[in-house]
Amino acid sequence: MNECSFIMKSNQKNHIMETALQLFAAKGYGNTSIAAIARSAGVAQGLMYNFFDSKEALLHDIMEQGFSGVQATMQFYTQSLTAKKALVLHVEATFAHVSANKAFWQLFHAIKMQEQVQQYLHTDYAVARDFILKTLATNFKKLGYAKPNDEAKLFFAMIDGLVVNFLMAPKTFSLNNIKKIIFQKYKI
Amino acid sequence: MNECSFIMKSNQKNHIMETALQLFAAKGYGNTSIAAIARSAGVAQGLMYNFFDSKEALLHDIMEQGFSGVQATMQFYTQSLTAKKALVLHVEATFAHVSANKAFWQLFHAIKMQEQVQQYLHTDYAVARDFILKTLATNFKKLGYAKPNDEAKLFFAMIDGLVVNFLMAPKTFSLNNIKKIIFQKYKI
Amino acid sequence: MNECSFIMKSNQKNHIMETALQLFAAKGYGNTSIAAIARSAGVAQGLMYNFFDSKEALLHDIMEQGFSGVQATMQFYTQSLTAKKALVLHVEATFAHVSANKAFWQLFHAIKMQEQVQQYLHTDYAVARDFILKTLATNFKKLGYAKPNDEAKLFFAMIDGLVVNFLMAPKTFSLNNIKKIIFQKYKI
Amino acid sequence: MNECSFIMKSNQKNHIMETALQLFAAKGYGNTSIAAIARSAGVAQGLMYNFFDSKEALLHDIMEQGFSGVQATMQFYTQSLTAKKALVLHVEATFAHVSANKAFWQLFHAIKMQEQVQQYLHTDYAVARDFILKTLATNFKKLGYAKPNDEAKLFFAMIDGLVVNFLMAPKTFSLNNIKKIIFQKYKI
DNA sequence: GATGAATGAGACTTCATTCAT
DNA sequence: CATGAATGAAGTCTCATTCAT
Repeated sequence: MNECSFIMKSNQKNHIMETALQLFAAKGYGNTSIAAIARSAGVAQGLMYNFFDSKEALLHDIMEQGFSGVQATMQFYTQSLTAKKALVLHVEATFAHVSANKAFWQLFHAIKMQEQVQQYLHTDYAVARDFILKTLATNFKKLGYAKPNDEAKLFFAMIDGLVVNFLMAPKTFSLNNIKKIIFQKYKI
Repeated sequence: MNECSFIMKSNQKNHIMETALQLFAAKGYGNTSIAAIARSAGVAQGLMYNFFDSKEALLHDIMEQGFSGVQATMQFYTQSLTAKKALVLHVEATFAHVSANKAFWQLFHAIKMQEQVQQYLHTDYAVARDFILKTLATNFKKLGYAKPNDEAKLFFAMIDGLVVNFLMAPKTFSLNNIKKIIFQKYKI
Repeated sequence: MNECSFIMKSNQKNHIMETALQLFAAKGYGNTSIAAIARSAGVAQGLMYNFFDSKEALLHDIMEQGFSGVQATMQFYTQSLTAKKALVLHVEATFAHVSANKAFWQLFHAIKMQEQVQQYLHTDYAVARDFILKTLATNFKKLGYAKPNDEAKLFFAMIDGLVVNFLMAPKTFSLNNIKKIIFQKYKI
Repeated sequence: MNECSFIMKSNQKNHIMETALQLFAAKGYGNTSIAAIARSAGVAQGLMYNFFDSKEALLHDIMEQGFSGVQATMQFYTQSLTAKKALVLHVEATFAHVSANKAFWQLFHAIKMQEQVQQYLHTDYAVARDFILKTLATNFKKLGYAKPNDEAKLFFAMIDGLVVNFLMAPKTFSLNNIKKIIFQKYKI
């Protein structure tokens, strides 16, 4: 902790958040104690409260950072593309992001249905979700689908379901194989 | 406890399970205390342990009962039907069951990703899941799909995703509208 | 419970006491619940309180009955004997009683040092103990020992210690072998 | 906690153990709650678990520390002594240790017959007991006794019984008086 | 007498959070 | 900034005891 104190200091918050994310994803938010996070991150328990007001705030920050990553990713495939390319890129980007951030998405899908946590969702997730749904609907409209809004919801839910099934058994659930079927089905 | 003591007596275990299910679904398993369940059910805390060995056993019983209901439902649409009819009925039955048992499915989808609880899933859910996947694959094969197994996985994940999206916002997410789109898309 | 209800009724209290004694001795008083005793005795939990005011009263009754047995035994060898014969008989009778009532003595020696339980001792045990000490002292006086009271205490403690060591490992601790050494040592 | 914070800090674990020992000895292990120990020691209940994993672990630590004291004492009188001196020193050292550590021995003799706790005994006590028995037997053999092993068992049990009788009534039971009788009896 | 469902106090333990150092 | 000892509320579970039947 001496040699790299400079790096540590500037990244300590991120280090703690990353550690916490791994533990939350692996053992669940409720089953992960502040003590365990501090131990795993190699810092004192009390230090946690210099960065985060509470355990809940830590979760909030993790989710916020995660969703900001999602939004950054989304900006690549939402600008000036054909509808088909946009849909393809949405699937590709989503699957790539999930594969690269399993812990984050595992945590998200584990807590997303808990009433108490819906505050985080309303702030960040809901925005992203609505944006995706609107974009999908626009593209389905361009492609001449009769009910673009419902098509968007279906498409979104399908991707959601695939992601969850993948996260529950990453070894046996091949997103790539299924991706092809989607593209065939939607002729994209 | 006087007026309805007769009904209470014979159904008290079910009454507690139902109460617990509602609370688990609304607030989450980890955020619902035995005290809260007992209070909400109108019984003493200690009595809970006359019916269930532990809080975890209570959850287990709830899940088991729920899955037995699912299995009972499944038997209607798996016997001697055309492939198309079977797929239609699978969707209809699933959506109907979810709509009629929102709390159960909310609880299930809230805990299904929690490592610690996967024992229940491996016992009951995995069996049901495998059965559904196999049935779906059989039907897709009959319909001439190139990769029936992947089609089954996609179909299953899609229904899963729809259910979850519905459960998160039952007021604004119409399963019926989307059901029609699915039927058109699969020509069933 | 029909055919032998008459016998049961008159002996039910004894049956419960015997069952409780076995459990108390085997698992400890504190680790034995009323529920366990009732189950093991084949009666309802509530019935226990028709015979005993409380768990503590049950223990009290068990100890009282046990000590009354001790007193009955003592009367055989305290009347009109030579000092030597009396000492021999005391040892023989004690060892015989312990061997025949292991559970009782195990329970007694397990709880005898607990402040809270000394009430039972003061009532029944203390009487028996004082009586034995006095008798032993009388006999040692007859035999010409210099300090008969201290000799009595030593003798009593020695027997006590032998009994406890025997109860802790009845298989490997032979009271008979050691009995002979005592007789030689005291020339009785 | 202000005036003696320095002393407290370094010895708090010992302070808690000492407090617990006193309460365990006086009221019994089962009748002493963690809350009572914490209150009596002047610390918060939760702090107990910073030092001891459980109530049982606390008992274990107390017993272990006690036995380490016993072993330290034993080493004084087991090295290169005549048989007579060794026996005398064994008695003297035992009585001295018991007189100086009444609470520890009271606790030990209170729990030694409880099946559930025999794990501690098998680890530490059984070793000490076997060592003492072997040493005693060796000494009795040197002194020409016919059955040194049984003599050792008898001697050990006698000392045991005396200790227990002393602990049950330290005011009226004089170990010193009886010690002399033992020495005369064994001509040591 | 007999039952066993029901009670509620109290036990052990965990853990988010604070604070003196 | 950093530490980690200390706190205390809250959770799960046990069990002696009561009472309606």
